[in-house]
Amino acid sequence: MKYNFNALEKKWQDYWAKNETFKASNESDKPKYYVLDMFPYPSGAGLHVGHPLGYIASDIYARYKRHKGFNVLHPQGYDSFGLPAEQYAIQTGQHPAVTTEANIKTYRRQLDQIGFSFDWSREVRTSNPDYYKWTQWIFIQLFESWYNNDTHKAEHIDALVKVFEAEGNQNVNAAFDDDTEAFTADEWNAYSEAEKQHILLKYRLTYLAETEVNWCPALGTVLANDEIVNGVSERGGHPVIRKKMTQWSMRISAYAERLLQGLETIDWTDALKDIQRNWIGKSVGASVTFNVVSEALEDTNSEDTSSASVSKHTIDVFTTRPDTIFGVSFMTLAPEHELVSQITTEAQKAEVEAYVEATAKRSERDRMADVKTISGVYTGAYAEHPFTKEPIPIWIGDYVLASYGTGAVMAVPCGDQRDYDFAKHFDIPIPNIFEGVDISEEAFADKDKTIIANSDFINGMNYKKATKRVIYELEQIGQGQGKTNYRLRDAVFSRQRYWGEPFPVYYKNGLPQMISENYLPLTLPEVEKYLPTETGEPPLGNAKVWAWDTNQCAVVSNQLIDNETVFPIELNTMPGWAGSSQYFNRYMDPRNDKEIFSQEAINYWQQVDLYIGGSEHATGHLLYSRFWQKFMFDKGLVPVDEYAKKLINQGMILGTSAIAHRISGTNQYVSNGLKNDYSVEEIRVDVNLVNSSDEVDIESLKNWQPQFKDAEFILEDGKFIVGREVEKMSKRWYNVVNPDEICEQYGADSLRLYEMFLGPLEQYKPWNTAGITGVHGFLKRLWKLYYDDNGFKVTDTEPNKDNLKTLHKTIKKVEEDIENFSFNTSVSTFMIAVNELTAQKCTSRSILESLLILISPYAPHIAEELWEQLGHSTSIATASFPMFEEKHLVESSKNYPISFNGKMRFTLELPLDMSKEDIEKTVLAYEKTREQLQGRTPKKVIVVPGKIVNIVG
RNA sequence: GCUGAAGUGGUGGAAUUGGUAGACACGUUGGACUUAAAAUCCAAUGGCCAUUAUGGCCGUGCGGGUUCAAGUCCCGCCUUCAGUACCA
Repeated sequence: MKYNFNALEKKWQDYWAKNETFKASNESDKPKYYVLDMFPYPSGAGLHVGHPLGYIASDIYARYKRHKGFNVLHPQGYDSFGLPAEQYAIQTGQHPAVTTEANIKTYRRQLDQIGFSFDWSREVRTSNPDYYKWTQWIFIQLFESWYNNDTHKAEHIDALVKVFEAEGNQNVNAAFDDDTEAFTADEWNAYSEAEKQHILLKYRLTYLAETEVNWCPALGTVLANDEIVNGVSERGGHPVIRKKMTQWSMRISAYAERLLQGLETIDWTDALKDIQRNWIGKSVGASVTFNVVSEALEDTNSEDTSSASVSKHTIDVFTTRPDTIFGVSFMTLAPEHELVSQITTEAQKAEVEAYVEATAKRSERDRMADVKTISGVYTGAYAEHPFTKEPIPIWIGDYVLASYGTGAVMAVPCGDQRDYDFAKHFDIPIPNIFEGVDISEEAFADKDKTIIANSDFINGMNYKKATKRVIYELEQIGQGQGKTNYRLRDAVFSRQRYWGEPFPVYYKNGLPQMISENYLPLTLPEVEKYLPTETGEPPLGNAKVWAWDTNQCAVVSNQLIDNETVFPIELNTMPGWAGSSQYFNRYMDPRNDKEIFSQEAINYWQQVDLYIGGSEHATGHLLYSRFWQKFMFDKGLVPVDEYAKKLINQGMILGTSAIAHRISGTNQYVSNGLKNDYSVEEIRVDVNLVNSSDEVDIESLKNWQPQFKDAEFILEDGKFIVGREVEKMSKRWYNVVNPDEICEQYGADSLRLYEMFLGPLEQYKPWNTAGITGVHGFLKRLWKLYYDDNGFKVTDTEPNKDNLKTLHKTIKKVEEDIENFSFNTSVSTFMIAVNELTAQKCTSRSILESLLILISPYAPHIAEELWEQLGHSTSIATASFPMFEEKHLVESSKNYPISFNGKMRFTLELPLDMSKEDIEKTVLAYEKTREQLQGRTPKKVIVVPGKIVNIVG
């Protein structure tokens, strides 16, 4: 009987679906294990061979855990809101829901043919109303919460209102907007409802605020920082500009410290944790307040500055080096700093305004590309040093970023290279406050070697002591305190798109109101077109029925808006990461329409034990979802505040592009070996036209694209050879390999094995279809172990020693490999095992049964088929992983006594199959080596036939 | 610049705590089977030298070091990839 992989794979996929083999129960006597993949965005292009890599790895692990006796949850779903479907809708008028549905069908078919053990009964789609109902619900919970920095958790906004009513906001230690003004209880109680709501917005965990955002004109939407790469949009590569807009934001910055601390408790790769740490960007230092004394200077002589009356303006700066405060010789404000216009003197006004305008025009990208040019301008204003009361000139410069810290710095040119360069360039004095350090060439920034000098009360102190003392003294005069600053910004949550979750929000007198949870989901309305409206409103502005009737508690026509009972609804939708921030918990109880998930379900599954996905989500999904989880934890909805115990980032499978060389200005193509003789340009051709020797079939190339129809080809040795380039697998490089064809030609088991065999899971590696014959051949040889020309040949004979040795060393290796996620080496181990058992002519049932279980996570279809042939009536998925027994391995060596000087000293452990001659040689070799030991007694001697390899001890 | 990861045959990649470097596979070459092809099977395959069998030398990016023993540990470089980028 032949190994007919197409038929048997179909058979078992149908069997698994029909019998719901992989359906997970929310209760079990077995221990639980939750294996999760990052769910895919169902794009129109379908899957290529790179996509399933992580899914295959997680599937192997999930299947392995089932063999090990765990109740495994291994779900899958779709992140089905997103920009491509919307852009397709704009072009074609097709409703995104329709294209998304079609794409999902393709994805499902492609996933099914690979034989994953997903529990499809738990499928979720972020664009389904019964799913995004709960995304909206979490949004409301965030709106109803504020972050208490004293208790370090989110609390209900009503508790904050109670505090305000009793004692105002003076003693509240909350994460809130900096510009919030202080008020007393009496003031609060006297505020109108609208005023109160305005103030509460500054405390809520999701809030509406005018923020400077990254606006992408080409996409007509706002982008989060992580959606911008090198100053252009991640999707499409369009330019991005800064723009002020009223937007919903998420107060993720409140969780900065906990997001940082939480990394210590989870088993994620160091690389990924590092990316998140950098992104959060914690720095410890102090905030210092400088009083501006500009007006006084403008009208009087500079000698009077020390006694001049202090202006009402102050400038707060953040510094990580308070110890260098006596080295301050100027201050620099970001051009966008709000005080710039107020403190600039008449004399400097024109120059400053010109500079501010010039900077505003430069795009982020220009500013980034141009780091070396030093530019700035003097404001004419002075601030006063908090301790020496000396005047300090205030400059503006674009090396100071408005978006970090306070947008202002105290410049210490002797201790910071940027300040140093700025001072040199504008001829500002550079006082030296370091003992025994030469600063004539560059600044001295080595904290650890710092000894402070010329600095009043901190002279002779090191960095640590001086810092502590300066902060203390600043506190004494009320001009500063210790402060920790984070780079992490609040996340903008509004998108001017159609195909996303609607906000459960309507506006009453311009103030946002939540639609009660009882009326969720607020479903996405139909629109005639998916572009922004003529008045520049988001696409939802095109909806005819999109107003909230507070009497009916329902969506009604926006013609009826009367601002008394019928109100406009938010026109923005939520960003892509909204739906993906809660899906992992929803899988635990996905059909629950009463709660986001039941407490029984969440308490049973707790958290994801193993999460596999790409590291490109490090500063996006993987950060935002941790934030939501912590919030949910504060609300008592989830039992743990980190949702993924272990995370593995699978590497990308790259394409191997084929490059034909066209002679410039002609329609002649030259074979790769001859390209240096001409001036050529590189044209990428479809990799499917190229064979394993890089030779192109010219006839199919001519039929592939019209430009090749009449082309001439200059051959070498009668062949046309292309060059190769490894790059990202993408349609535009014509290097996409489709898994459908691989499954058709070699089978899903071959695909699964080969993807693992390609190399370590985490690594980036090129796809090369030619190599798949190796694993495919292995599967055929495996088949032959059970079948020969006469049919099934397994017998009940007792396994011999060699059989057992082969089996047990395979068990040991495969178990270790899976636990360490080195799936590539177990494929090799299988090959060796099958070769050995073939050579041993092993037909023993017990050996072959155990072998099948070992292989089944990797190649489940062939394993099921042979398992059935062995007489089992249930799926191999329920079989127990074979037990490893050491005894089958150790009997391979024997101890030989070694003696010299007539005395027996110790033994040599030698392989059993060593010949007498080799033993003699070995002992002789040992005697020789012994001389090098100079009398020491070795603990262990490592030998190979005829040789002492090494002596340990 | 900073942070992280990695450099091993023609290629993808193996090598427990330092212990036979190159497993396994692709590719290549030769052979068997076949009218032929495909498929399958067998053999060889790091480099150099020697060759009648045995062998010898060199080899894990570069230069040093520790050790009986280094791909692995230590010091100093080089290169590549990824993340980040005037973060005060």
